Parts: sequence; structure tokens; C-alpha cells
Amino acid sequence: MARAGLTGERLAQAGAELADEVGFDQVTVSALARQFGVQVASLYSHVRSSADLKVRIATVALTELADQAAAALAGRAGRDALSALADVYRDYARKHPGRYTATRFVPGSPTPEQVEAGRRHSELVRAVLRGYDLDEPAQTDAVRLLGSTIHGYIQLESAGTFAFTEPSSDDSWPRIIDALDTLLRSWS
Amino acid sequence: MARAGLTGERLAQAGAELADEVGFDQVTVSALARQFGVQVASLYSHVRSSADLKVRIATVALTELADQAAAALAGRAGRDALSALADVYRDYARKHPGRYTATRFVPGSPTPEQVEAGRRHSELVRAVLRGYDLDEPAQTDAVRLLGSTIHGYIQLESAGTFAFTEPSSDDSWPRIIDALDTLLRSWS
DNA sequence: CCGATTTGCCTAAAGCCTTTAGGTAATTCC
DNA sequence: GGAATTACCTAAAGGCTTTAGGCAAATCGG
Repeated sequence: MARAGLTGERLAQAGAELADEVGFDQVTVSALARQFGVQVASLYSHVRSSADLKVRIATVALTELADQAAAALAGRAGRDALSALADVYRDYARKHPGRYTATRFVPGSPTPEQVEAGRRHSELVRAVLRGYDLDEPAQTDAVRLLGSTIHGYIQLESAGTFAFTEPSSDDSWPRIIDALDTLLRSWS
Repeated sequence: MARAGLTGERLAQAGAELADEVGFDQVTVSALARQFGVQVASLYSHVRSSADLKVRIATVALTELADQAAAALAGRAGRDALSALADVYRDYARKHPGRYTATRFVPGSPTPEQVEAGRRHSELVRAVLRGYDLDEPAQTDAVRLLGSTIHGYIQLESAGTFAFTEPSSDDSWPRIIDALDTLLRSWS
């Protein structure tokens, strides 16, 4: 019997792709086993549980996203950096809806990898904020504001909330980024 | 055999309570049947499917939330109204985590009830914006900004994202509302 | 008030997903 | 090349969803 060459890594990667195709919620150990042409029970040597699989997918997505954000931020500052960061998140969510959903999957307590990825993300936002003049604790407030707004917009948009009203969601987006830029510039 | 007196209404209500107790994702037709001391199949005369049950719970939550927001907004304007609205959402999410999660449950296409509830919510935000001086399309942009930020903050907060850093999430919140107030006042 | 209809809840059963236990075959290592 | 490890398998138990078909309780018409 030929072996499929399963590893935790490959399962997480394939799971991420599957999530983009059929939706994160439809990613199951069974579906993944089917894709690999392998019995379901076989996957349990590589992942502890269904939740474990999902956490691994979340970690893949979180890391990928941080990598792309870091690349986009290189050589940019101020409004330019803010806009680039926000666009990376939004584009990623559109291109990889399943992975983006995975991003929000946190079981009871986050794994060390998830904590680390979270730290990386907030570090990237802080990098953007270097272009504005904020000191603690205002800087942390601003990190939270930016994270909330960007994340919230992407989520509402992908839920279709903005789809039935003018102006188009694509038009509002840059104006909202502009507004955030203005706000940061004049943060009391 | 005594009847349990099941109806779609009662199931949605009980489902909402169950969601707050055990988490929205753990709300199943089975669990609900268990609570009513009734066979699982019996519920299928009242709800079309598991997704249908969840949509009903979502509608209960959305409506409740809109009611509370409307009450809180009465007699308030400007920053006062903004803060009151934001607090209603946040308090509701803390008090009813399962229901709040349900709020985001939208199957393929939203039901008329969900569309209506969504309209009510955006109407409430527009009511807050009457205290600021915005005309279209800026007003729609502002509705989206406020919705995104409030919603995003609550979600990140409830995921524990702000739990391990100073200042406390409770301290950031009013400052972020202040920042939004300032931003709306000076919206170009 | 009683028979007929409707309605509410039941049993049965099929299908899919998760997870554990224990076995066999392929690979790796000395 | 034989021993140990590793990869995948079969089997089985338990939970959730959903459909089909049945009996009994409530309701309604005469």
C-alpha cells in the first residue's frame, strides 16, 4: 500500500485550501481524508482532533497574513503605510475567505503559535503608528481602534451587509481609511 | 401523552437562552429537544432545519438588540447618543454572548426578517449621526465606520485579544468612542 | 357531545462526522 | 537483512441531522 505522505504541515496546508473552496466551517477531518484518498482514522495520527486541525489552519493563515503585511509595509510610512496594511487584510480576506475566517478561530485558550502570531500583527500596526505621533497608552488605544475597524469592516462586508446600499463598499473603504488617517493625525 | 407546547417562537427563545449558556455553536436541534424532554424529530415540525433554528435565534437577538438601542437613544444626541448606542451593543454582547454571536449568523441569503432587522440597526446609527453634520454619501460612510468599529471591537475583545495588554479593555473603550466622536465632528 | 380532522409528538432508520483501539504493512536504521 | 518505528487500515461506538410514517391529543362541525 502506497503511503500518502501525511504530516501535520501538509494537512494544515490542504485544510487551508479546502477552507477557501468550501468554507471554513465545512472543513472536517472526514473531508480532508477524502481529499487525500485515505481513511479518516489515519489523520488522527497527525492531528489531535478536529479543533486541533482548525487551529493549525488558523495558524497558517495568521502567519501568511503577517508575512504579506510585513512585505507591504516595507518602505512605507504615514497614510501610505496605513492604507497598504488595511488593503493587505482586505485583499487577503477576499482572496482567501476560508483562511480569513480561520483567523478568528480561537479555542478555549490560544496556542503559543497563535499568541505569537497575534503579537506579530499588533507589532505591524504599531509600525504603522510610528508615522503618527502617539505615546502610550494612546498608542495601544490606536492599535485597538485600527484593528477593530479594519477587522469589523471586512467582516461586515463579507457578510454582505454593505452590498445593497449605495455607495459601493469599494468606494467607502478608501474614505474610511482616510478618516482614520485624519483621526490619527489629530489624536489628542 | 402530555404535549410540551412547542412552537417556532418558543424554540427560538429557548435556543437563545441555550446559546448564552453553552455557546451559539453548541446549540443543536438535539440539545434543544433534550431541554424540552422531547424526541429530536419532534422539533422538525417547528423548524425546517438546524440552520433555520439558528436563523430564528439570530432574529430574536437582532430584534432585542435593536429594541434596547432604540430605548437607549431616546432623548440623547451627539456624543452622548454615540456612547449610549455603543454601550448597548457592548453590554449586550457581554450579557448575552451566545445571542451576540448569533447576530452574525447569516446563511446564504438573509431572510426578510434579518434584512428588516439590519435596516433597523443602520437606521439607529443614522439617528446618532443626526447630531453631527454629515450629508450623503459621507453619512453612509460614517454608518459603516461606526458599525465596523463597534462590532470589530466587541468581537476582538470577546475573543480575548485585548486581555493580556495594558491598558484594560474597559479603559480603551471610552477613549475610542471619544476618538470617533471627534472624528465625526470634523468629518471633511 | 361525539365523530372527523388536524396537529403534536413518537418510533424507526439512514447518513455523516468524530474519536478510540488495535492490527498490518511500509519504511528506516543498525 | 532483521528489528524497530511509523503510516495507514479495519472496526466500532457515539452524536447530530433529517426524512418517513404512525398514534394520540386537541379542536372543530353538526
